[in-house]
Amino acid sequence: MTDAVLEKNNGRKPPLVIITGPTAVGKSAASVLLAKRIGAEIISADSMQVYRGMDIGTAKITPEEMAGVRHHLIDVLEPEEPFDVVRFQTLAREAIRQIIGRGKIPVLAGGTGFYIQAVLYDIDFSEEETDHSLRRELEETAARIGKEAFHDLLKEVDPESAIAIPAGNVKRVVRALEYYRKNGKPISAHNQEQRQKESVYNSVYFVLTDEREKIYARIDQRVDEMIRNGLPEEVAALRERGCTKEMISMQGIGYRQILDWLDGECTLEEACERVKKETRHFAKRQLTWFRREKDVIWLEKKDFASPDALISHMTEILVQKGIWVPEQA
RNA sequence: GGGUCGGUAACUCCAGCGGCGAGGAGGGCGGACUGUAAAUCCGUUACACGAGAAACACCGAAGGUUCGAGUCCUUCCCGGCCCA
Repeated sequence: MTDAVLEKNNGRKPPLVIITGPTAVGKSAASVLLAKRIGAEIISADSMQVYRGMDIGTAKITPEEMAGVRHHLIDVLEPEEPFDVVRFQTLAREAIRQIIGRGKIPVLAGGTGFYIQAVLYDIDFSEEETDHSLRRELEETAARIGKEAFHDLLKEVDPESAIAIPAGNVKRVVRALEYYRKNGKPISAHNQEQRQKESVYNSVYFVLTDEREKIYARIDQRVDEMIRNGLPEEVAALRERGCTKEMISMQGIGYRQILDWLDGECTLEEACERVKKETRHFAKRQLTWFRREKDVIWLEKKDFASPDALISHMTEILVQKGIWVPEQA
């Protein structure tokens, strides 16, 4: 896909605008405003908004809010289906190709940093599809022999990863072992290679943020609204149609906790408090992720008097970068 | 006024048989992350002192018992509940 895109751009790197930030800062609104200004289409970089029927809990953008801007990768899967970075990367690449083919600028907007990274750096996840049987087998082994012993298995084949991944993090130990079994080489070496990569795009990486207290206050308020606006009903419907906690979609914050309530494991108030708390933790993890990313442009909400001022500032940067040329009046 | 239960490292809640320079959980803060990422995991959380057979601080406060007290006793202060 890169080749085709390069051709369209006369050999120059294709443009890509990224808008991200912690949950509830106002990414969606900003991305729509920017998209309208520069004639862009939006690709959602969100691991949960891909699922149909999960609208309230994911704070999914509504058709009205899209304001005529075309959005991609929203409502493309059923909640029963698994989803992961590789699938996202494939779909996002295709969307980018199409958008550029239409002569528009792709805007990758959403809060899943890992997904953004996979697209921006065109990370190679190589090999075949997920081998669920191997993964399950490894998970069972871990459960049987214990975290420490399981971690020792990794130490034998990939000592470097064993140092980097704590024994407690079984999920990542599983993946490291899985990689080794499949490819015969340590994942640490592979990651090392991938880390050297340069972005394949002429990109701008915006991180919209705000003061911590404001973000937290907004989260609390938004969760209350979700409950009022029917999140319990939304989750109940998903549960009725057979969704269980084991599904990736049900790992979403708001869904797990309400599911617990529906199963009688806690009160609605407790579930609600946990949703708020875990969303705050999530926001903090997102910020940690973005701080680590190279070449990001931080946009502090308090530095802008209005949404319009923010968008103008962003477009200025796009012009400087040669991503967007304002039309002559 | 009487009774009763409680006041713990300092943001919150709680553990703590007379050997505690006091533990846990939550929250907060920081970090990791390359096929589950809204996942998963790690660290840290009073001030001062300072690595020494050596001390300041230390469980509401003050006394007492004891070789030794967060732990037992007395009084006081504060809070909850019950009775008047």
